[in-house]
Amino acid sequence: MAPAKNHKKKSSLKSSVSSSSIDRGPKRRFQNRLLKWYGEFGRDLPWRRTSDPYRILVSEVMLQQTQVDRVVPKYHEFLGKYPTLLDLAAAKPDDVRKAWYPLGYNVRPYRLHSIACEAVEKYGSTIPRDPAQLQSMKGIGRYTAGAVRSFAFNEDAPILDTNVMRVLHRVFLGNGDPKKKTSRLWAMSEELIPKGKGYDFNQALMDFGAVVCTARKPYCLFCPMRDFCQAFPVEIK
DNA sequence: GTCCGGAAGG
DNA sequence: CCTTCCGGAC
Repeated sequence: MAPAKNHKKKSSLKSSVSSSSIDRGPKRRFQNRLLKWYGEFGRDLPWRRTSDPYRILVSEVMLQQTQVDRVVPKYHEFLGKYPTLLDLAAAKPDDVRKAWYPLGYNVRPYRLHSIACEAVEKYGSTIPRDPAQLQSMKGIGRYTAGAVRSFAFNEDAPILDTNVMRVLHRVFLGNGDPKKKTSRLWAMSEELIPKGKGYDFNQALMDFGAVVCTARKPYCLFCPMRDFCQAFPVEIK
C-alpha cells in the first residue's frame, strides 16, 4: 500500500485568493477577445483622437443622453465655438444652452458650463482626475467620472453605463434584472480591466455594447463571446 | 404609441 | 427605491 500523500487542496490560488466573482478562464477569454475584436472592429470616433480632458468631458456629457451619430456633428460644432475649457467658462450659460440644441436634456449644458467654471476657479483651469473631485461636480456621476479617468487620464477606472451593464450581465450572469445587480456589475467592470489597459478596454466595452451586444436584436452569431456567454442565444423579440 | 438613457432629487 | 428631463429610433 503506497502511503498516498493527502493533498487537501490542489491550489489555493484557484478559487479563493482574490475576492473575484469572475472565473479565471472566462475572464481572460473575455479580455482577450474583446481587445482583439476592438482592434478589428472598433469605431474611429473624434474623441478618440484627442487627449484633451476637456474635449473628452464634452463628448461624455453629450454621450450621456444621445447616440453617437447625433453627437459627432454637435461635438465638432460645439468645440468650434468653445475650443477650450477657458472659452466655455467665459461663455454665457444661455449661449451654451443654445449651442447644445437640439441634443435635449437641457440642464446638461448648464451643468457642463458650471463644471468648466468650477474647474477654472478651483482646479487651476484643469479637469481634475480625482474621482471624488470629479463626482462632487453637478453633472458628473460615477459613470462620467470613470469615463474621464480612463479616457482622459489613462487610469484603470471602471465604467458602468447601461451598455456595459447589459454586456457584463449577459456574458457573466445571464438571467435576471441587471439593474438589481448594479453594485456587483461595478465590481466586475473593475475586476475585468487588464492592468494598464483601462483606456482600450473601456472603449472596447462601449463599442461592443453599441455594435454587437445591442439592447434589441443583438448580433449573437457574430459574437466572439458566444461560446461562454451565459445569455447566449439572446432571444430576439 | 413604446422604449431607450446618466444624473439629480425625492 | 422612483420620477424627471428631451429627442430620436423603432
